[in-house]
Amino acid sequence: MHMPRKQRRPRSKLSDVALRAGVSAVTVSRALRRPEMVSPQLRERIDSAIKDLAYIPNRAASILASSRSSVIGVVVSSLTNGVFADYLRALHDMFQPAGFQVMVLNSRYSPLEEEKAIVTLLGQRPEALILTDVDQTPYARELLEHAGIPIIQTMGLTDAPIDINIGISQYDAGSLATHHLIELGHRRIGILAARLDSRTRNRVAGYTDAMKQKGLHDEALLEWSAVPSTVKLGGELFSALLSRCPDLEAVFCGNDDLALGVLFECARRGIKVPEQMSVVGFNDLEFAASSCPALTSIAVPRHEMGRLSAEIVLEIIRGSGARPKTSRIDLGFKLALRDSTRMSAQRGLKV
Amino acid sequence: MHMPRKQRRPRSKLSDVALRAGVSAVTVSRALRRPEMVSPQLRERIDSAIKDLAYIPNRAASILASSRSSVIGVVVSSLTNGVFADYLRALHDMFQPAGFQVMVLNSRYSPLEEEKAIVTLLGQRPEALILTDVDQTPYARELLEHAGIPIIQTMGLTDAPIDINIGISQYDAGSLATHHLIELGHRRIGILAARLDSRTRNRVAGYTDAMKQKGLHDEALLEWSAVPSTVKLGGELFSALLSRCPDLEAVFCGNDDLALGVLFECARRGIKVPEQMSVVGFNDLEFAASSCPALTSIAVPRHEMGRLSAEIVLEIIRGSGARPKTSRIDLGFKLALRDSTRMSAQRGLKV
DNA sequence: GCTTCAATTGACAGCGCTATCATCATATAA
DNA sequence: TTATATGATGATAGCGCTGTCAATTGAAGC
Repeated sequence: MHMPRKQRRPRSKLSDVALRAGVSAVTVSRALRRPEMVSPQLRERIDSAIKDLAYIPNRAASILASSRSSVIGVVVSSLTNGVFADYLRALHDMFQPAGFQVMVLNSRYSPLEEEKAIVTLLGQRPEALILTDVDQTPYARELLEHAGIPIIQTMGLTDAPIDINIGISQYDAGSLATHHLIELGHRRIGILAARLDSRTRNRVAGYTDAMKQKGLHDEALLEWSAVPSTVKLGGELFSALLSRCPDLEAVFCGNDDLALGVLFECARRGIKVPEQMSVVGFNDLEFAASSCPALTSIAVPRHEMGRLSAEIVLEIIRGSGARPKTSRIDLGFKLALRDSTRMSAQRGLKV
Repeated sequence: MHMPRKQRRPRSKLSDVALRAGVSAVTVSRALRRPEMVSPQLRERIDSAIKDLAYIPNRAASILASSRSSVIGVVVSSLTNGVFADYLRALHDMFQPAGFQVMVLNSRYSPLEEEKAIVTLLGQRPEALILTDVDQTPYARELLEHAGIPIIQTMGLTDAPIDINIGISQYDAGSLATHHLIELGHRRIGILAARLDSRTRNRVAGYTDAMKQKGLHDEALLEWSAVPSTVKLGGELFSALLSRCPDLEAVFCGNDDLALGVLFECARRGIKVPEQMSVVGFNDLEFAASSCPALTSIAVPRHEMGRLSAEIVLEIIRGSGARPKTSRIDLGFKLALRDSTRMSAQRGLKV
């Protein structure tokens, strides 16, 4: 037998509503799921019984009985990062109206926490799973392959997607940012990175290869930290880099928060941006366009990424498994050219 | 009968694992929930069967059978706002280790969306519900009162908490910020606000009353917008305010994002902060301390708020309903005094 | 009048798991 | 040796809901 847990009053259930409305439980269920199948007057009676009893259906029972959860599981690497907030908004905007509930867990950039999150989400029997990363643990990968639901890996690109991969080449983006600075005539171009997750590593690799290609590579120009990225950290990393490389002409920042920290640190030190220092951010967050000077950044189509992820998932779930032709979709990115970068011609920073 | 939905392979269940391990289903369940009650060798056999079958327990079935979900429902007003991100982090840090799963829904500052979110969460039969607001719709309030679980309302304070209320007086905070500026000798003190939700309204009320009290009130000094707050909006509101009140000496911003926009707009216009313009933010987000100039702001104990919310919830759930003496806890706030505000003595801004 | 059909409503089983109690070994005490 | 305690495992009965199909009703068709 089941021992009811101490509670003021046991929550009312379907049969309670049915009793009060003078119908059978099935009819109440139907009035809730497909109202058009129940006569109007009955529907009304049932609705008022529901209100009277403050009835709320038990999701667990419903999921168990119907084996459909209407849950879309999402694992994001961070909740603090503006990129993910925007991406999540796009997902919500697509899934909510379609009757799906988006369930978000945070992996904090840790593959192990991601694995735990995946297990938790799979336990909910979601209709689809969306991951904001492409590098899963082997066990997570195996679980996902057996899950029998659409799996979307986003943000980055991978050659071996589990199911569907929608993203951009972080490597190419890092490369583009670096080439932009090189083309401006800069030679001593530093890079700032926080928390070397796979995406950041790829950006750094793009930078490194671009520098090597032009014979400009110097290990001293890389400054990074294991700590999560903050505006404060941006200033600190920049200071450290500058004291090691006083001839620094430009910095490529792993994200816009770090870049903002650099802008402030420059202001504090009286270093003029872009006259004495070019600064490039990454992600093109909202503030990048309205900072002073406005920040040159890599614009990532995170909204489109979210929209497309949702669209594809919905198509697979509803349409009888009509999958996109390619399982790897490259959405590309743009350089948002603003005032924080400039030709090195008229420069004159000497420590 | 139940028609299994098309799926590559039906997900394996408890009985499959039991079969493979040569034990009964109950034993497998036990090995999962209370491993110490199962002999080591059996546990091992079961574990390997679980791995082999990539078995993941069905949460819905578990919740239904045990009537405990281990879910803590949280409704936040925004995911983009740094305050909530920090608050959520504190909640996660407390609940995760205790074996609870935090489920977050976003109300986007809309009471109606909040109501929907509350219904959705109550459907999960959560162990507790945490709301980052104090003004619920009447229907939501009724549902919550009948829910029979701990309900925490946070961020703001209310005289009629549903259950437990942990927050700060937004009114007093607005008042403090304003008095700070008045004490610095400023008389033409503007206020910028985005999206007048209940919290912001209270802050504005605190400002208004403080100004009236000193005979400084002027409606022209309030600039607001219904649009969500962004850095860009901060600059725009400031510009609008300045063109209406060219004699403006100081601004109190509804939050730090707006304040950041003001700092940038000032830089763009060559207005020196704090020499020609004092700026106060709200929330004391991470960047406030490292901006240039560093931003004076109202420091809200959002981490402590999260920690305490979780602590109280856990105590009620575990300890047999030992509720705190008071149902309304005022955590207070501080003025984080930095470089963006200064005595008006040496001022000299003339348009 | 009687069949035929659609529109409503109801009966029943079962989704996958866990709480409870019974059962069965094994160890300890008498 | 037998009684008793202890620990490990199994049998059973639901948790609250929905899929299926049967039953009922009234209207339409012959």
